[in-house]
Amino acid sequence: MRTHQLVLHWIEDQLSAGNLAVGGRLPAERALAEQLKVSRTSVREAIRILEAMGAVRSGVGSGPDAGTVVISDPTAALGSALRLHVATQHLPVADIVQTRVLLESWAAAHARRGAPELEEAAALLGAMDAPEDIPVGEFLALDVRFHLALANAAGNAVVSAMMGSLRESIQGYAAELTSHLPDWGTTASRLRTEHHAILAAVRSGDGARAAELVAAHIEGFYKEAGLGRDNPAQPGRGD
Amino acid sequence: MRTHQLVLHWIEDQLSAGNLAVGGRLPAERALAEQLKVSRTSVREAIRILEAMGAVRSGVGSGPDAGTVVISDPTAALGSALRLHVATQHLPVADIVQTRVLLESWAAAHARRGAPELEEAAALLGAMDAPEDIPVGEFLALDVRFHLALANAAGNAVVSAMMGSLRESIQGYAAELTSHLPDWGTTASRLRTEHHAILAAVRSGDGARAAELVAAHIEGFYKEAGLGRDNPAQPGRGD
DNA sequence: TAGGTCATATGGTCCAACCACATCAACTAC
DNA sequence: GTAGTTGATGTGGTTGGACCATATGACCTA
Repeated sequence: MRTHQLVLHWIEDQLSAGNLAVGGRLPAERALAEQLKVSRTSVREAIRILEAMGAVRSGVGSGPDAGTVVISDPTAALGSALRLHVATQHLPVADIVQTRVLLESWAAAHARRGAPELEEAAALLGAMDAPEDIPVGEFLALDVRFHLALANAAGNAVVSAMMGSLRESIQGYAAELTSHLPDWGTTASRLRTEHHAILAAVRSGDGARAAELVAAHIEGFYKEAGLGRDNPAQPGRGD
Repeated sequence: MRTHQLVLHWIEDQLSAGNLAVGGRLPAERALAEQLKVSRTSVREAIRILEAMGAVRSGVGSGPDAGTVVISDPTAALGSALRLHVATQHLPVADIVQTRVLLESWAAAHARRGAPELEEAAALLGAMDAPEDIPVGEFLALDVRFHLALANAAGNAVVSAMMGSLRESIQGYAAELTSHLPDWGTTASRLRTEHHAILAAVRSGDGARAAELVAAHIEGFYKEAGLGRDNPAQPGRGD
């Protein structure tokens, strides 16, 4: 067993045993190294891995933001991992989109009608509607938050994390796609209308219709933008 | 920007640009450190992160297995990340199971009838049937492979990777659950029957029925074993 | 020709030192 | 007494160098 894995297991055991919880602090690197009888280098390698997985956050200096504290950001971990494997071209973008459709339509179908996240989603739609000449980047940022809020309304943390990571992993790709659109204004207008229809379906408790609308919404965007035009990925069935 | 992130970005850029592909080799740690004008420590931290994400594999010595070569194992990355966050108790096991049901029933519904993976799945069922007193551990290992083969038959790499990682993240949990079963022999027999029914439905092209059977299969197992008995997670709807 | 031996290159580990940063306590000037 | 300055302390961030374990291949030697 390599040394940094020993440290990794020790920390994971502390988490599982409850000796370490979100918000808690790891011992200082030097102290932990001495405690586990390993070098500080190995401790740091383990911490870096945990950091990449969204399990800890490190800060220099003193005070509340300093030291290595336990957090829990599964989306970050999944997102960077997916992005990396998309870069190796072993995860086709079309498969990412297809999976996103699958997860998001499920979430729309199972969103709880009274979920507070739906209020947030409505507010986001309002922000997207108000100014007519909202910048593209800002529109897309609000769009991301709307879709995440919708997913969160289903109350499944794993689905939410996976959805966010899928979105994150192809964020750069999606941004480039928008530049290929023939007429952004028309597209944005259509997206707005579809958003309202989706939210209305969810709020009326018509899960099946909400799922259909979400699937059509996502697939329509990527189809219009030309998914796979200059990418080895083949368009998926998406259903 | 921290030094190891610089290395990380450099490598990711090489992957995206196609200068580095699966099977290719990274420069030696010392050479890469000199090339990027950073310390070997920082290079190693970056490589460790990539290793944890299933993007590279490192080996000592000389020859084909030595050095740092690019691989692509998204399942490893997602699996360890999920396992870690399950340990922090921010991802309820019930949500994991629910998500697995969601993905796996989709895969069953969309499996291609002529997919070669179905032949593999059939062979695995044969192995599970043959000896009457197959050890529990071996049965479960075959079970894992059967479900993965089924998922692969749908042809979506992302769904396959996520399914595998979900399974992996709660492997320890599932293993413990089996020990809570009142009568393993009866359960195993039922699982066998259900497996055959699932595969038959897929092969006959009845995707909807296959999806239903898979959902009932997974939910039934966890329900029988007592999901959430001594866990903060609440049983999910699973549909 | 067969066998052993050494050079070489790889990653794995450790150590010691230094830097950058943020807080807090002690001190000083007013 | 208060306000500002200064230094001590503890944190992660980075570096260079040293040494080890391993695996291969070239080179000797019997």
